[in-house]
Amino acid sequence: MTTPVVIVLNGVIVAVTDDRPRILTVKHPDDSLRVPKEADFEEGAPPDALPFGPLDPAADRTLELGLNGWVREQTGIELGYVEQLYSFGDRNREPGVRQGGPRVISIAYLALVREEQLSVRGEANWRDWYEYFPWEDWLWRRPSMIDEQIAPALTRWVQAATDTTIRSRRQERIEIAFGLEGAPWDQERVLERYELLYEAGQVAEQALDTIVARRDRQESQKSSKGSSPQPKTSLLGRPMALDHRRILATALGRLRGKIKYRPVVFELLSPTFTLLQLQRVVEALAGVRLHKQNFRRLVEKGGLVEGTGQLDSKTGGRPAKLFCFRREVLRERPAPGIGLPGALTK
Amino acid sequence: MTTPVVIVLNGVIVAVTDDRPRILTVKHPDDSLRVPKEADFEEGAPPDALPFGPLDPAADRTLELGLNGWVREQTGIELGYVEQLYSFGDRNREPGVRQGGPRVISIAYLALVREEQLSVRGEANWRDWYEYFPWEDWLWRRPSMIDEQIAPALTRWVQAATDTTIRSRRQERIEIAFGLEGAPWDQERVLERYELLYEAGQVAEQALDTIVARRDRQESQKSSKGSSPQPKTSLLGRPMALDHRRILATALGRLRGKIKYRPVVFELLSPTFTLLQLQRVVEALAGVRLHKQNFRRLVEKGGLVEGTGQLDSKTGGRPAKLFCFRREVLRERPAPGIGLPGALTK
DNA sequence: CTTAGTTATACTCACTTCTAGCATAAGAGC
DNA sequence: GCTCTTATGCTAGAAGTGAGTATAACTAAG
Repeated sequence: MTTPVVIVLNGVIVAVTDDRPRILTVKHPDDSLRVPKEADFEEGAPPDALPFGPLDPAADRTLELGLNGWVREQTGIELGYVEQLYSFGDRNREPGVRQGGPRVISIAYLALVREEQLSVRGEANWRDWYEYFPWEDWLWRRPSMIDEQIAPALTRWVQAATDTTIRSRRQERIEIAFGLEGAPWDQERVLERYELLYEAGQVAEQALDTIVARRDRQESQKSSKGSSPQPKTSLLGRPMALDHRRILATALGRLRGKIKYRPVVFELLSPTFTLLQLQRVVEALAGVRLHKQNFRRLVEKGGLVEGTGQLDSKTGGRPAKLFCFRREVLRERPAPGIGLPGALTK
Repeated sequence: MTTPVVIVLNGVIVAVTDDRPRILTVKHPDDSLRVPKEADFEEGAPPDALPFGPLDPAADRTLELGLNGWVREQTGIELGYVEQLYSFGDRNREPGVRQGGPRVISIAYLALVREEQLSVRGEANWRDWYEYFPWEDWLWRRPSMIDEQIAPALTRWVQAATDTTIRSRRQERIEIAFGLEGAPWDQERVLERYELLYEAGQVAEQALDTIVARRDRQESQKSSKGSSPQPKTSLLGRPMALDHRRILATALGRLRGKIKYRPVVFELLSPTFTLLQLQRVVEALAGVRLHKQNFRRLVEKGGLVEGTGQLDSKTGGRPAKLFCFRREVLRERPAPGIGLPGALTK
């Protein structure tokens, strides 16, 4: 008996509208993967999922062509910027799948589209990225949830470890990831934060996995990993199907890192824009407010943009100059990105 | 007829010895993939390959465990730091494979090991990374090969395009990737450079692919991609099997980027080291010489290392203080890496 | 035991780049 | 004209970088 392998392509399709980052989601269509009622997890409704499609190993010449193909079919969107994110292949990453079924390897891609393309066909929805990761949204202020719910829960999790080595290891991890005890907040550590919450039993997916694992009872359930599932009310952020929220966290972290050294933001903007529009998009992705004057100096002096000579008078105050991406910067600077000037230091 | 999928795990296993970066290679064992004689490519000898092993979809619980497993079996090496690199899945990435065979998806990993572990079992060899990419080695000086062979060949390739849009696109690409016409050299663009050389027919693998493609004659061969294969003498760098040199280029680029914002170098060093040893390892990876005084200032003031109080008197001159990695820096700084202070500016 | 060679380490100075502001400009609505 | 809003210009001080000079501590040759 040989276990067959199936390749699934997942797309994290990102846009920014109304100064919020959005991702394209679908309702998970496969009934066999529907969340069991007992998970206390959206009461049996099909959860949000990232759009995905199978790789046709015979027809799709490259992985990316395969991705473009079914995205076009399912949503009508023509992907512009696409980059491979990560491949996820743990067994049991799809807890609903019966043992003995095929091994599913999912290769995730990050795609950026412009606001104009926002209309979609079918069952797809644009959702605010931060619904899934409310603790990542520092635009307004440092989310109170961090001190009120996350830190206490993680501290309990640290103390639940009896072995002192494990305990101090956990303590270090939560301090670095969530900027506790005076450590700085690193916007890029999105995945680390999600995984800590998962291990500490603070997200719905973990509760679900635990239930399924218990049902399957494949290995003695004494791993020190998870505490017992929490009641629904305390679980953090909007859940997704399978490991899709993990994929999403990977994407957010990658994107937050990438804007600093490659001019990818412009893939999310129309060809001409005001500096404030540009700033808002960067802020939406980074989840942090920036110092306006420094931002504009950085972008202009860095040669990333050039004025078009036109003005935009729909800004409410003084009309703003319109700019466009300055392609020559690619020749001039090794890593042209947009740092985060004046990001909240605390 | 359904096409089965096979997952292969590739490992780019890196160490630094004698101030040179080394990677672990094997001779490609599969005869069906042996390079055809007509390719004028090492005369039918089995080419170097990255160590690899299949994923057992039934047994290997995670991809990384699968990797660790066969690396241990084949080479006796216990991997420490491991990170996923990229998944390669183009059809025909294995030109020797007959049509109708399984679709091979290869998931590549980057692993760093310390010098102590250098002894290996079996057919494996440690090879200098720059044998495969001689144009990436700027340690001694800017390689003359860039001006003498690469630039002329790429210029011919640019001019071979009749369409002016394609031509200027190609021109921009070669300037950015190879720092021609006054553009700066970006150490991280290793993959871009390899792919340009590939497209321009300057590496043996491309010549081979062209031959195989012609033999298979699956699509009308009018793609503007490759010029005709060059005679062996002009081909650049030591070739590898299949697309392994592409994987290697991905790894080098990733590693060069990563040392700047994560303290991964220390995975390549013994627990205590002198600052010059540290500098030599960074230089070996980055392929650039650094300014010694500034380097030490950066690393010390950056809190990346701390003195152990011991001295190393085997340095030849004045004995050097021994340092070790300072773990607390992870808590203190968001992205603790080692910039490239004083990197050759031209 | 003096001298030359080698490596380590301290310190400096000019210069660029951020940070965090203040100040002014140019529109809209009343 | 006044007020509100957004855009844009400018700057003092802090921090970080680049490229050195100077000095210290050892080894090996004579």
